[in-house]
Amino acid sequence: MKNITIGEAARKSGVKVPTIRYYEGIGLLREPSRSEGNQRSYEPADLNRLTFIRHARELGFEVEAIRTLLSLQDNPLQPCATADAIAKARLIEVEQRIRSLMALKAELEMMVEGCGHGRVDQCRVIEVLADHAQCTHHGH
Amino acid sequence: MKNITIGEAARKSGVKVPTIRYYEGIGLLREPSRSEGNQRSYEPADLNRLTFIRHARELGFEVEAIRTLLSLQDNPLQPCATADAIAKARLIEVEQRIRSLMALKAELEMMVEGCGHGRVDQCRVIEVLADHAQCTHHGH
DNA sequence: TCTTGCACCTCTAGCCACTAGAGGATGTAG
DNA sequence: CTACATCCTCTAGTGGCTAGAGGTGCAAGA
Repeated sequence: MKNITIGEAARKSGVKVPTIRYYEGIGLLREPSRSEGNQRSYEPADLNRLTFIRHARELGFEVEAIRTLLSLQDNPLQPCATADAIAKARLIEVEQRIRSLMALKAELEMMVEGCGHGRVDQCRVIEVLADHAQCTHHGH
Repeated sequence: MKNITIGEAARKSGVKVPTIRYYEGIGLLREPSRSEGNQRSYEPADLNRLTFIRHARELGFEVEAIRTLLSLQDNPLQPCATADAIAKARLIEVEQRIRSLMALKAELEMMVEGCGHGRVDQCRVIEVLADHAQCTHHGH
């Protein structure tokens, strides 16, 4: 067997050791077999699953979404509409977040550029925060 | 006096009632005076402070940063370098976040476009997640 | 064989910024 | 005087981990 320890699994997957145990605890990862000394022993399939999870987390999918995606991966003959819907929903979220952050960026730039490095009572940063009416972005 | 209840303060500031109490608990907002029946009674200055906080939170400043910004606002004769630094740091964070989200967006678009709405075993969404090597964005 | 020292184990508690809910008091309109 | 919204305090929960205490397992060097 080429089973590996949790530390090795962490190194190879890029998921930290306590996080792996956490994923096991919430049922994202199956309980691995144990060595005689009660230490977790992972198979290559577990490593793939961990890498899948890490990648999905990096893409910002929530754990519940990942749970669904993993169960789809386990049943490859099902239609992929659900996976598609999850990815599309995430895409829309990301697009909205980008738009919102662009507005924040514009407002922050205005604050920072307007700051003459004088005293607080003339500071554009504080001023804009105190008086919302001054900000160009009225969406919020 | 034109003091107002917590509910009115919530309506006027856009900060929810429990959140106002939370801000008081962590010391962002001073403890207001109380009515005979022990109910909080806010002055206009408190409302300004609440609005300041809300606006800063919307811009993504952390509570600790807001604490500093508020103390600067309370001491208007100080130099505003600290306020400027906080805003600049937040701007850099926002810019990084935008860049990262753009990369995610590209990857998600690739996944979604590649999905032929067939079965999971041919699904690009699952495939890309399972095999990180397939993704164009190798930064993560 | 012994010891050193790292990696592993379980368990609990903490992080951030709230949010929810229980269980009770107050304030106001009809 | 009653109904009902709003207020009060307190505790616990959210998500996705992370940190630390206190103990065990294991491989390599003396």
